[in-house]
Amino acid sequence: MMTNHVIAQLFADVADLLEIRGDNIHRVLSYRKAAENIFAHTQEVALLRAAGQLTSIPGIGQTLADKIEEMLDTGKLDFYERLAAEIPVTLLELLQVEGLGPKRVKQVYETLGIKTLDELETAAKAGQLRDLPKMGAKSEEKLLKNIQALRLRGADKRLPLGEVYPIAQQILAALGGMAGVVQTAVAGSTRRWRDTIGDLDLLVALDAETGDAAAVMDAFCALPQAAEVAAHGPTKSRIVLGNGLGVDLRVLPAANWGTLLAYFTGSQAHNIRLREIAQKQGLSLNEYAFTNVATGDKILCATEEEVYATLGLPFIPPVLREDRGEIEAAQAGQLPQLIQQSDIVADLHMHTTWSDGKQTVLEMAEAAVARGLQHICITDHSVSLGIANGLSVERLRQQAAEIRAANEQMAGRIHIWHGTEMEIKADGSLDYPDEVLAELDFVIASLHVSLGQPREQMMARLLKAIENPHVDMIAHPTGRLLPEREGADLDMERVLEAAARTQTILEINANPRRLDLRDIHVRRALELGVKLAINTDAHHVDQFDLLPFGIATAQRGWATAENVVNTWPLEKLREGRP
DNA sequence: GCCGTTTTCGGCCCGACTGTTTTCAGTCG
Repeated sequence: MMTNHVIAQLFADVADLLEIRGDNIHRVLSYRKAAENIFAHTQEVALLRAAGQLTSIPGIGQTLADKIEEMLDTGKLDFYERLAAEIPVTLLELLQVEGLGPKRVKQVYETLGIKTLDELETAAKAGQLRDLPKMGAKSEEKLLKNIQALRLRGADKRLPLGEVYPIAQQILAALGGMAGVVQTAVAGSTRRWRDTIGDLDLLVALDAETGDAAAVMDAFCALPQAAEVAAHGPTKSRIVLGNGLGVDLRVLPAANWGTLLAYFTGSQAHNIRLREIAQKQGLSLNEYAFTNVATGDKILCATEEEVYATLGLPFIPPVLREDRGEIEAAQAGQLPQLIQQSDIVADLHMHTTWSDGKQTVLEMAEAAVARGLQHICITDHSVSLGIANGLSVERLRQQAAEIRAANEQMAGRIHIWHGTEMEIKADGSLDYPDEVLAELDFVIASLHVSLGQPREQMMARLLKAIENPHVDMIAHPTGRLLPEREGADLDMERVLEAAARTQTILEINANPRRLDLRDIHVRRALELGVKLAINTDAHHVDQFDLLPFGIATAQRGWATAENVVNTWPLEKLREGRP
């Protein structure tokens, strides 16, 4: 199946093979950039091909468009096959070793005939690498250690955002209290609220008089969380935590804060675009300042707003900085009015002690009031999900009575809807009959079991639920669990089309283990006119506070308040119910 | 290999740190 994912991976492998071969670096980067853009593209390229629009994807010219067509038609790429015949593809796994790049891989292959990780490890242990040019005993030892780390943790393992965020706060708190530190911030993909994080980037701004960069660096490298110090310099250091997370710290004077923050928030692709714009104005841009190329004059920016203003752009929120059209939108004055947490008045997916939640209906309602919500929907699991104490029809009707009573008690403070999170069973049937669903205020259908079925079987299950007139919303559509479970193999374009046609709401589940729909599917859903919900799926009152992860995911998909039903007041949602 | 209000050729973002060197290549972000 030639999905975007498969095509992108093939182009990425071609880029690596070309780089090992020593091809022109810009040709290499073209393949790599194309891979990234295809991976992030909201539509399947197979559809674009049918419309003759492959070259509308940034970074895809005629040559790569032809190669994509070849892959779609034949299921393979002749260029890749020929490269693979020339260079062992097992060399690609060597690139996964930290500190081992294309030049060194080429070198050990050509001089020692090393093709695999095992052979590299054996050679390192035998002391065969230290005599190579620009190598020594120290590099050999480091390489050996990094090979073992790779075996232990696997390649480029990314951690869920929800796991990284508290770590960032903890480290910043430790550094923020030091003398001469005027500002700290998390940057990188964490600040852009990506769903998973490779490395954590942290920044510290120093007072020009009292700041002591060396002291901050020493403190950072001496943190108890640091399992290893990978680099320790005057402005930049890197530690590795026990869980394998790399943490980079940059320290600069406060006068450079704007350019520093912009630079390390990225994304890299967004930064390159900013630099190109600067160049056209006769400026160069780095993390320290703008420099007038002609005169050498510096323009310092203490805030990011000044950075964008210097480029003639409005401020672009970090969540949009992926080079996915935000620069063009900013230039045209058409950045979206992104949804904010303050727009949210409802949460439509949560559990109570009736199934696998930890609190009662009233406790959930009180916690929702405390967070400013105007209405909530109780959606406990349905009967077939025995492990979660799913409700029989009889218990569901008992729960209806309890919610009626709770509404009387909470009158004027919050409204409580009665709903369900109903299983879409493995055989494709729904867990409650239509006449029971008709008794409820709001019906969620969900996939939890048999997520590994073949695509057509999964699609049949999901489409049947979407087509059911009683089903209002599909929760966490793919069922993925970060970082380990991929989620069901779905044809998202068909899912989104069906949801748009039937006006079935699709959920952005705010739990950082899910963030499902993910950002690019949110974007495509909006293009197709699908209504979205952002829900916490809270099983405990504390989990209401996971909402910011869902908001950020919606923002990354360019969602505005109107796109999200949780911003709708009670009456509008009642009327808007399909 | 892509791309263009310096447009079909000749560019292509910029800097820190390490380990090996005696001025820099390789890697990374």
